[in-house]
Amino acid sequence: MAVADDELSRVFAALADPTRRDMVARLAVGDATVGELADPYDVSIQAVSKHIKVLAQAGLVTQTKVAQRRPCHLEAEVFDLMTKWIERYRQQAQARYERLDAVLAEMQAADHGTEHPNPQPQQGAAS
Amino acid sequence: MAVADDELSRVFAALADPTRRDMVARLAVGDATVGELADPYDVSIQAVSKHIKVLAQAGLVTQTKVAQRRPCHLEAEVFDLMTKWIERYRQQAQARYERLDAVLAEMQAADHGTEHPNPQPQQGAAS
DNA sequence: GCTCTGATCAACCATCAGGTTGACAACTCC
DNA sequence: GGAGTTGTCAACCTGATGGTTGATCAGAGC
Repeated sequence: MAVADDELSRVFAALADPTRRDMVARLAVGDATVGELADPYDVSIQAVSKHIKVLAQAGLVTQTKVAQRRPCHLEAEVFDLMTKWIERYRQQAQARYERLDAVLAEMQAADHGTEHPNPQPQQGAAS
Repeated sequence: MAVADDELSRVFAALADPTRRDMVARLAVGDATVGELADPYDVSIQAVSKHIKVLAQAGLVTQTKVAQRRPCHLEAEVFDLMTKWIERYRQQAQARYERLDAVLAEMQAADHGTEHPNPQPQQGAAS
């Protein structure tokens, strides 16, 4: 069913889990090994390893190899991908609200003159 | 298993699905009924209804009641929740990189004087 | 009143996600 | 070389998710 096919989906999905968000918060402070990351949680280290894999596949985390350790490093650039997506639609919505406000104001002004009884609530007509 | 218990989790999870992100994009342009939202996709209207429910539970969308229609409206404020979370850790990571750069520079400068052979790669020590 | 439309609810099915345990690989240290 | 440490892989279980179809509800319009 091609779920989470693109990077954005993987990033959002990765951060949808509170444990993984928590790990990101931990990694923002500094790099950490799998064991260090697993420590605060009472789940198996295998589960944590899986979480890291998810974060890595989302591009949020990279792992290096130091002896038998696998220090994890936060790749903050991927955040930009999300921020851009969010900002795009936030601004679009914002602009629409402003346009709607203008239309409403205009309608109100017009109503004072013409008094037409059935004002169309123009939905989806703002393309 | 308490998956997606807090709002942030619900928002991220909601946007992890490409179809739902698409719907958000559509709603940023203007309000739309369930049928209008369902039109571009070849899934049943019930499936779309479910998607909208997920978006609504995440607080991304509100539905009003106009006759038998249920126009959907994008609530852009919830985006701020995500943006705040992201920015927090992005900046934290950023600051850490800068600090790390400073440390590295310092170490390099020190190496020129002392020439110690095994420089510790201080990880997780930046709390 | 009856029918058509728009949308949701309920039951069901297949897949995915997060967890577990057990095995094993890679590396260090004695 | 053998034991201990660190982490991953594989198989498995369970609950959530996304999809379907059928039934139903709420209004509009004849």
